[in-house]
Amino acid sequence: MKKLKDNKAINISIEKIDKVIHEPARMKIMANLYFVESMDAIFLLRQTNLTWGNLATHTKKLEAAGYIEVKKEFIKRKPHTMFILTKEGRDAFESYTKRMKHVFEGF
Amino acid sequence: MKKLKDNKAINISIEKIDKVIHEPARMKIMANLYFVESMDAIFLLRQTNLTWGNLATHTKKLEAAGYIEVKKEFIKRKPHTMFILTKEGRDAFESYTKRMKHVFEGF
DNA sequence: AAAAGTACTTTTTAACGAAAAGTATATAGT
DNA sequence: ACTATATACTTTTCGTTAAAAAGTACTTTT
Repeated sequence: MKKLKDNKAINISIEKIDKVIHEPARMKIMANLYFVESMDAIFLLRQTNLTWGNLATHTKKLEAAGYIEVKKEFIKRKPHTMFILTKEGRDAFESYTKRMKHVFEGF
Repeated sequence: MKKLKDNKAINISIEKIDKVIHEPARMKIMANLYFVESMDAIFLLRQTNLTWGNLATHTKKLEAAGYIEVKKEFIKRKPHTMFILTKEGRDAFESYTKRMKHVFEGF
């Protein structure tokens, strides 16, 4: 067992953990968009294994937070939804992962 | 920006993330107990900056999951609560941190 | 003896996530 | 032509949860 003084993680303040990204489903969405920048709903659905209902609500939350932009259009007379990572989203995701990396360094 | 194929985190299955530990308040409790093995309520309260109400409910949840043991006794006529990390708790925390480290490696 | 403090637990409230149900349009079969 | 199935979603429902507030029991202080 490690000694208490070695531990950095204990003093991480939970207030600073972005709960919008912390939820695994949304983390997955954000991680995908972080790498690809924009994706349509079908691709994201396959990547995340979420249900349509969950994808809709989680992306709505990310949109409300200003982390993604949702663009709806018709392609060949069919609805088509595009998710685009915003600058704020990119920044938020980066500070989240940075923080998490730091938290788990101690273990 | 990194390329999609480099990304390992995207394919982490969210189902395997232990939600009991994932909640920041409980993660903090678990992290503390992981290093010190057992603590009383007052010490844990100070370490975590939680309210008494939150500490009580979160520890109850950890107890229900079998991750900690809660021992109540009287010391000098006053109630005294001790939290002890169980073997399951230690194992669960270790696999959680291992998983998280792996997830955030890609970023 | 009353007030204030300690160490909590329980209740309430509001938000959340997951699943189910619903919607609108398109295409395919009969 | 028309019914059925499929696609691409959104909205609603429901159970769970976290956070805050309120409550409890006892003790110490004034």
